[in-house]
Amino acid sequence: MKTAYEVLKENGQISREVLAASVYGELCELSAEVPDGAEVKPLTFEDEGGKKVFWHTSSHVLAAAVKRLYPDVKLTIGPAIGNGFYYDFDAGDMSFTPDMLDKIEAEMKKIIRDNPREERFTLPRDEAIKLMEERGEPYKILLIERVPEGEEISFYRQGEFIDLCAGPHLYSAGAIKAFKLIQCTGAYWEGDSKNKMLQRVYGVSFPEKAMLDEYLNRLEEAKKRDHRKIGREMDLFDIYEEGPGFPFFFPKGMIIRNLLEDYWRQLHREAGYEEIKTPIILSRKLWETSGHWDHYRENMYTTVIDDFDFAIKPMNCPGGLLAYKRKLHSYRDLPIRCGELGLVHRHELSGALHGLMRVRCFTQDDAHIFMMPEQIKDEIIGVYKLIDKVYSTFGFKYSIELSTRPENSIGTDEAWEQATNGLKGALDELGLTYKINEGDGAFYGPKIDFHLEDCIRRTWQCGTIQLDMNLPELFDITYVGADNQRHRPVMIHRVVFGSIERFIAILTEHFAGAFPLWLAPVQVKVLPIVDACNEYCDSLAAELDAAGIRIEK
RNA sequence: GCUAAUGUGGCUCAGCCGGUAGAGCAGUUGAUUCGUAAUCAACAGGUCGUGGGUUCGAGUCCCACCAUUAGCUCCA
Repeated sequence: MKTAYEVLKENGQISREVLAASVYGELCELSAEVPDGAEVKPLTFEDEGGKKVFWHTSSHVLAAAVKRLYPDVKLTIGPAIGNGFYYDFDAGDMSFTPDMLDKIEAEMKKIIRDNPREERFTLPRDEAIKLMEERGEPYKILLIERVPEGEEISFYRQGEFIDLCAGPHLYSAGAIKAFKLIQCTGAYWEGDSKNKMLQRVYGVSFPEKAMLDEYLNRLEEAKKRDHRKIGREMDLFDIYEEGPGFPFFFPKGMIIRNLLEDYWRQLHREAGYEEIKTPIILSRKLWETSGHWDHYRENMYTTVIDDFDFAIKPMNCPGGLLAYKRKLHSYRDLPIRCGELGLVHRHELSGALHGLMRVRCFTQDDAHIFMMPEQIKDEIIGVYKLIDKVYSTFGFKYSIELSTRPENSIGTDEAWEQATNGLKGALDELGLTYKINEGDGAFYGPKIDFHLEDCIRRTWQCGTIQLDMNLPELFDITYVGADNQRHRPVMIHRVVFGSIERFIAILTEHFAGAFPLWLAPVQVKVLPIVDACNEYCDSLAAELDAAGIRIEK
């Protein structure tokens, strides 16, 4: 057996840039032994796998530095992520603060200067646990206990530092030529808010100093197109202390907003939608029927009117269902596509608020489609095409996720299975790639989510298509079939923009405030150079204004 | 909600070890009409997030609350 390094060397594929290898598509380190004749590919920082290994080793350097400075801190996990790495520590009652990062960075530099090897070794379960007991790492013991029977339990030694880790890693830490600890923050153990909050340190690292500079530069540039900043500067919208999470839209922001709505209405008219408007406040009884009172209560604002409980709607669907029920429907009328630009209010946690991206009141470009079961696939395909058309119009890239039944949900297993398969079937027929999010669906049905990227590559959920076989049941809605009998329709909830507010935020960042002409609040600005031009400029402005051009003088 | 940081005129920020606020831009007025982001001058604008406390005295120190920012959780 040869190591990956030896194979690559024989093939003349080794250079200083090579960080790791891929063997039959599996990520492995250069020192790993590979089967004879195996196909070995070199990985550099340009490859996803190379980055991952690079950042993973960086996280070990971070952890080693923290252990040197704060020996009582307990190790948990420290993976590579999309743009860097982090390591979570249990620091007891101590909280990491930004000024500690400088000290940790300095210690990391020392470690990297020593260029320690990343040495892999494996241990049987009992010895592995013993080692971690000796080193006082209770979280690692927990992790060891979870390693399935028969699987190797591997460790990496880096100087005096030893960590339970599946790897792979760089040959040695000296390859890390530039790094920066970005921030420290709290993060829950296992990502569960019921668990203890750990101390997380985020960092990035690169094989060249210039790459770090470029990265930091990009972050600075991204800050400049933050929609909160541009929104204030361009006088589009803002949020005040008096209304946390409740945004104000100013005249120029309203121009964009109204144009988006005009565009939306036109598109939906063409796609066979009709439009309604349902009340913002509705009786508690309605929310009890829909299940929201039981499943969504903490997020709802409530009020009392004439001694009766009411709630401000967090979703439009119950109103939409009442509207459907106002009369008898024939199978000939289906599908009914009923849109509503509905203003909803949700009590989001204060720490979750984020400009227009995450607010406590927003307008969903909602629509409910009522149909016969055999129409499901075509309708979903139709909605997908609508969403794709809108996103392409603005030049957005998006990713798709399918979310399945959550724990706290209503409805029968059969209904959920049928609905989930309906969504899956449509996605597969469209030949789309998507990620499955187990247990992430709405409480009344599974959903397909569309995620758009913002300027610093955070993704935001915008469009969603949710198939619902539960609310039609709870509201006992029907249609009259060809057999003259009552049947239960199936319902789709869907949004394209998602929320007008969030969509405007993403547009603002996407275009850095330079909106396409048709959306620009000011399309033409008339600037007189000298007073002699004033009169002409006035008449020119009047002419443009009369032609429906949005001008400013 | 949790962890950390921040909160000074419309905006961006300065204000050292506590002695009672400063700049640039924006605004107003006047002058300038000069070729590609802000010419000159004057004026106006702040109970320093809120409420307590320490002190002879607090923007500066302490406490509580509110809001914001980053991340976690959650989500359109």
